[in-house]
Amino acid sequence: MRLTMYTDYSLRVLLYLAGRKDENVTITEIADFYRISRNHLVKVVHNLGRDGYILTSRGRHGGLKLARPAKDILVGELVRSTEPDLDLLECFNPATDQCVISNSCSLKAVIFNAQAAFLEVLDQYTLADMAKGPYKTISSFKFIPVVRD
Amino acid sequence: MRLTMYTDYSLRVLLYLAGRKDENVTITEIADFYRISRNHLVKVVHNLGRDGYILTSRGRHGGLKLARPAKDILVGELVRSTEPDLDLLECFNPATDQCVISNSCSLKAVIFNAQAAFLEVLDQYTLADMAKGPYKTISSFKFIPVVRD
DNA sequence: GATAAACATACATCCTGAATACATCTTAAT
DNA sequence: ATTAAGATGTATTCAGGATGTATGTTTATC
Repeated sequence: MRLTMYTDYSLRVLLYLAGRKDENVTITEIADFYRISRNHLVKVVHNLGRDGYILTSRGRHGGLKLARPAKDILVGELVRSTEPDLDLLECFNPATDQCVISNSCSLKAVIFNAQAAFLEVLDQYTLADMAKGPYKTISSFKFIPVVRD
Repeated sequence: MRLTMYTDYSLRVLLYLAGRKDENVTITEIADFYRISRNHLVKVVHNLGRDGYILTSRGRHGGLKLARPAKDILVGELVRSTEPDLDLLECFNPATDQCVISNSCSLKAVIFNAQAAFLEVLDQYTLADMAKGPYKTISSFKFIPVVRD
């Protein structure tokens, strides 16, 4: 259970841009700052542009900037759009599901509910929140009721 | 973001055993029932035994049974012990973390909090709950506050 | 309009780890 | 002894993520 580096790098790029309001920043600068593969970042940036998170401009003095205010970008939203596969179990995807009990199995609903909880926590935070600085405390969590038939 | 088949199969094995109280069930029977690789199940079963979830007995009339009552086994507990890697981001593991901003980054705390939410939802359900039959409704979710410095 | 600096895009390759298979043990009932 | 079970270690396959390379295309500037 892990997120891909695509998602990790996507978040870092947006975080970096959020700290440089409206400036054009180059891929090279970001790659140098984080000391990560520029080649990999190129693709990350490409996808962020395609998905409407950033504006890219070519040519001299080109680069990247946020397409939307940082306070309007939810972390959960980004994770949903960058993670290539959110199917925690094979039965999540009807096209590939081969489990013989998936019709009568509670597991799908429960794991799905847990995933929804995961994403909804992420939806409570915006990019602007992230850019402000580190959080200190991890709160405890409450029960989420699920109704039986 | 996905769980391994190890975890999926582990849950299915326990689910199967929960439906056959105290009987000895063979690996072959379970593999045939789910139509999955017996070879793979062998290892799943081995780990479940090592981790104290099931009792195994060799020889004729050998097989598996639950080591504890189904109502005492939490889904979250099992997922924690079967998933080989719960490091959603590279910075979760200090030994491998190479992120240059991990000290001052909010992301770790937020994603960690989301993961805690995920696991805590799973901890609300026991194997016995799962064995009863399918759940119907997925409820909505509530905000989890995180405190800033 | 030439040049340089940027992103766009298509492939190609490497590498890890999950999934699976196989072979050989050990144990226990008959 | 024989047989039916799990125990265990090793090997192989395979998908997909991570990364690299090469060549476009665009745009500011001189």
